[in-house]
Amino acid sequence: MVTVRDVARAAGVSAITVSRVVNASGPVNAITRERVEKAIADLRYVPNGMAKSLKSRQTHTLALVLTDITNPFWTTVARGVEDTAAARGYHVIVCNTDEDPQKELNYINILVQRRIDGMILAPSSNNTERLDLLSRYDMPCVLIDRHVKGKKMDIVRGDNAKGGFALTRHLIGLGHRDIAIMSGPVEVSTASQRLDGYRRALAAHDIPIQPDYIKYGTFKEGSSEQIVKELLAASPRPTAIVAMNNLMCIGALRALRAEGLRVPEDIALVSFDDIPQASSIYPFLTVCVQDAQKMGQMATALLMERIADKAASEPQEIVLDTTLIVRESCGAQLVKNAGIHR
Amino acid sequence: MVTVRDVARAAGVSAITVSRVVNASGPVNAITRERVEKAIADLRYVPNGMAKSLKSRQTHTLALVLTDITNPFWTTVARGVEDTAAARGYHVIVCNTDEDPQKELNYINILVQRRIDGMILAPSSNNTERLDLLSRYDMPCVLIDRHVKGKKMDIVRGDNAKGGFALTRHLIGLGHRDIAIMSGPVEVSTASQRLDGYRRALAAHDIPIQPDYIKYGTFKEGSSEQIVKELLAASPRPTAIVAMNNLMCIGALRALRAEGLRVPEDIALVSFDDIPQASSIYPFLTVCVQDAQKMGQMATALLMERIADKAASEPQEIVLDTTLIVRESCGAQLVKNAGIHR
DNA sequence: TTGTACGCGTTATCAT
DNA sequence: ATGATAACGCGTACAA
Repeated sequence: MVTVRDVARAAGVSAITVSRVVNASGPVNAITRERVEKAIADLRYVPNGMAKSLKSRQTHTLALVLTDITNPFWTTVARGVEDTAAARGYHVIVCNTDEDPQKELNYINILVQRRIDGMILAPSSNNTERLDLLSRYDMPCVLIDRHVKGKKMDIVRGDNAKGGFALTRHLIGLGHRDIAIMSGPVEVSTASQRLDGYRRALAAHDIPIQPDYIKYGTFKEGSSEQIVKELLAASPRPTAIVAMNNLMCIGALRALRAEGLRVPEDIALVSFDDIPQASSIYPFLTVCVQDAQKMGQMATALLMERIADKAASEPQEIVLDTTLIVRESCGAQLVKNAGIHR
Repeated sequence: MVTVRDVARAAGVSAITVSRVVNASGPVNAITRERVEKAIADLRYVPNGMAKSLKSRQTHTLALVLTDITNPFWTTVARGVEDTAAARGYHVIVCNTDEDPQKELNYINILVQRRIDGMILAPSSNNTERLDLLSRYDMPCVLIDRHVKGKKMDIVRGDNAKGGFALTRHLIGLGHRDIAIMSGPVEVSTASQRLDGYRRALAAHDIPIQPDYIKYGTFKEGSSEQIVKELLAASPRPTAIVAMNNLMCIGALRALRAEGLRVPEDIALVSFDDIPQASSIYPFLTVCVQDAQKMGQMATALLMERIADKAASEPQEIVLDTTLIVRESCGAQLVKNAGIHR
């Protein structure tokens, strides 16, 4: 491994002069510079980032800790983060927690050891211990998508309540009154906010809330099967289901089909978050979407601000709007049919 | 920032003793250990990974350099890589090149500076300069999905030729003879191997090869529109199209619809690589799939072998099988209909 | 079982 | 414009 000193020796200068040439961090005589540059080229010197980081206390590395790298929502977020970070010379370590607080904790511990410059975190639990660790180590952290209960922190998230409201109201507008909901884990803020929206929409239309219609899943495809079974057993049977996440929606669609029910002829189904490639070729389900890429970009931008200026100003909460996409082509009128079924 | 020395002072021992406690790297008296552990807890000491790396010359970091983080194929690969790496205590930096050799070069340069332990690379060009850089710096590298022309290197890839053959033969079996192909960039081995499979399938059935039927795109959705236009203008008009990648297939589907053609009633369409979520709810297109997650896992496992044992043994080529998924539900018989159209 | 001295590769400080 | 020295935080080699 060739070091600054090797280059310095070859060029007949001191190490610091080489450093100045490499980083343009000080005045260097043109002739000296040339000699140094030649030595660098000859020896194929590549500066050692670790040593630099040790000295500068900057790793130019961010971490994105997310809960499901399989979900198109998160991969789109990741793309937004990577783009923004790369544009500013930062690298992104992607960590997948699978909604497992233990995995998340492990990651955070190692990331702190690594002295990454900051992290974007989708928390998988409301436990605050690990976050205290972050602040103790002065590691900037921006939450994404989800709050941690009782912790005031920087966060970029979607307008979940509004989205839950919009989806539910859409169904109500189509004539549905027996509307069930597949929510996510109770302790996840995203799930509860969306659920709130659902509740408020029903209340706004004087539709009583049926506890039987409210189910909690895991935000994964697999959790839908059982829920669908339970919902279909409820009486009266719901005529519509609001899936609070894209994967659960896919799971529900499959489960409903397995039960012999057609969507939307026999039962209506709408979802929070889209399935990009799917709806591109099969524009079918009405969905409430968030701009995931923008969410990633904004979280990264905010994080970089915090990194640049650690002076503790007020934690910021950025709420991105959600958009209801009513699939006119086949969705809307078909869903209307479903309304007739009740 | 609290260091080993701070802990040492607090515990009344020397720095190295603390190090031994932390890393279990040497004998420590039980009582001493307890004192040290207490000091560590009191001071909330977290070892500095950078300093450790500088000394040990190991960063426990891998990079995954891929060409399109938007493509479900690559995100699935990423998941395989992340899982495998995490299980062995490694982190993964994900780098997205967008098929841009310049971006790729930038990444590689910075990754070398960072002294990552190894990388998994989907090369975006056949230029060998950057790869020479890697070997000069003794950085283990496993190619994934694609070769670099004229470079013998470790690689994990799918059986592209077989897949291209299978897709084409499938169409021939359905009665098609005027079969067009949307391939990827000429210089990308994946594209040319799949194209070879196509050619061989036609040859095996004595179907002459029509240069008009062979088009090159960018492996992205956007490139399909123009190609579809050109293909539809060919005479005789093809009755079937083989898309050599999932995104191009989606693009083609949309473009065909825009032209007023139904798939598969008016024209058949098959694809290399699946669109997981889409086909889960809309099992429609016949596709040739690779096990992307396994590809990521195997590439990572191979890379770790190389990292552990840098003794230069023969470069290894691992070829994963591909599977043709004929969508019976609606695909097969409908595609048969398409055959009648010719 | 514990400690001392030094080096990993870089750069900041201060001096010339 | 250039350089000597020290320090970043840790672990190895060697001693005790």
